[in-house]
Amino acid sequence: MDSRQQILNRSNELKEVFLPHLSADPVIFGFDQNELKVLLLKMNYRKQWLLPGGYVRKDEDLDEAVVRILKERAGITDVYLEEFGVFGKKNRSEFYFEDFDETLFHKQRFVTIGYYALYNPDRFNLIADEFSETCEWIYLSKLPEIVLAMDHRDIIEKALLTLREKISHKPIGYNLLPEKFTLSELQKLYEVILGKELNRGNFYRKIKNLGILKKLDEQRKGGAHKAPDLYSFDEENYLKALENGLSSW
Amino acid sequence: MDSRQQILNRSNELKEVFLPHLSADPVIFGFDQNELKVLLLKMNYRKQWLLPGGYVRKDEDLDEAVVRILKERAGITDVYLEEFGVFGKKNRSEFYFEDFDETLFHKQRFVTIGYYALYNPDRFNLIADEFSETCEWIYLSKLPEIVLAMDHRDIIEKALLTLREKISHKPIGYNLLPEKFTLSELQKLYEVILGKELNRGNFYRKIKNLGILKKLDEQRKGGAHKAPDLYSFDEENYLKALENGLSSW
DNA sequence: ACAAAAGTGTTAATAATACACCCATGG
DNA sequence: CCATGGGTGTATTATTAACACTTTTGT
Repeated sequence: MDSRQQILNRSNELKEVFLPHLSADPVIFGFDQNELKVLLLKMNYRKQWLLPGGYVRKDEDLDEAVVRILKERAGITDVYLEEFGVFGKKNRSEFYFEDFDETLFHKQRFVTIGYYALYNPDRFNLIADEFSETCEWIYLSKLPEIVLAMDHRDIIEKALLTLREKISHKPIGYNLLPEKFTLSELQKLYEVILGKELNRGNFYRKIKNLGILKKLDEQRKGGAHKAPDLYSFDEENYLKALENGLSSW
Repeated sequence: MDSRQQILNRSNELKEVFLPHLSADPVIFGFDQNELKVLLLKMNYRKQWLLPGGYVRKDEDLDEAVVRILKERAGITDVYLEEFGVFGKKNRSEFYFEDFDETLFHKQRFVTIGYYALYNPDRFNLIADEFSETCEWIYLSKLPEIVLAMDHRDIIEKALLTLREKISHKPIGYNLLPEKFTLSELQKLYEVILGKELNRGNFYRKIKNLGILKKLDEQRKGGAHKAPDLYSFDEENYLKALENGLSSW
């Protein structure tokens, strides 16, 4: 079955189950190789990259929809999610399905709600769903090279801006780093998100004083130099810090 | 024509013109009597208070819709507007139109986009539209006494929280104060939004150093005491400060 | 005269920033 | 030995906060 036929078949089913005109697009950030990356799908149809978005069932809350979409399209669960913007230009998806007729579910006008999510890529294997050719992490530095569908580039940019503002007030990292990590990995994450270098000594003291880290009895072996200590987040204090907010960075 | 019949008549017209399932609700803040207030309508139907929300035309951007809604329902134009949240619980409006049948446009499930707006109440006369009995500014302190429809109380609360966070990073007041105002009026506004008292001397220096005020060659006459100087915002610097953000308050 | 307003000085506490040094250790 | 990491000291600068005093001026 070609991708065009596949989409046509799905359309009527979608009309039954989902609200028209409304979609949700999660921007899922990961951290790897000292760089931020975003989870994107390449649809069979059109070969453009897309956020792993989806629609809202008539019988579910919007919140529930995003969680479900994330699970269905990327196999992701238990993730920190936050709404960061609404994208409602009337022609934002005008051209994408232009070679279908107006009755296609997908071709409606959609207002989409943007959510950002932080996720540690180590924790799952990427499996593209039936409509997608691949599901891949794309480094932010590679984004300019790929073709993103509709306004998804704008959505990603706004998500990144929101993430940057967020990290100045709330701790981040719980979902972006592996369970065990070193201090310099954490620092790199902050530097990459904030887009500037931080002083190591000051970072060390500040993060320590937050009390959100637990020092483990292990080191990361195998490097060329002294084995760095491993840390993990102290869940309880981390959540407390999320509520109260931090001083600025 | 009673209010029930009025709603029924409107329903089919609405289905033609507007997107289903999607609405926008502006929370319009005003400042008066040293207190914040919110613009609300009391619908003829049901006599509950509502935000002056509306629907999104099939042929307009979401942004345009909010501007139009504000104008149609409250006669407000040229206002600072910002999206602050999406409210999408599946049953959020379940009971409001319960004595109509399912074909009524209004009775659909709606996901609503919340916007907050700041507006100087001096600048217009309130005129309730044809569906509303009254259109009034309600002081925040009076909110607990009135009956708000659906989840509109939650929406207002979230708007207020967002406003409070915003004022710590961006200047506010341009649209909330009359064109000419005194420093103590501005300070009162900040105090009311932040919910705490500020030191006068420090406030004076800080606001001066921001350079967003122009001191006018006038005083406010007529008070019982020394006539306070009048200020207005320096539009250019005000906008600059909006972009760059401030230090915290 | 009084009370509100404008403007300034001062100080203490705290936070942010930048550097520099020490030690430890794996290879 | 040396590069990296861990840990600490310290000086500088800004920012916030609290308070107090002066001067101005409308009624």
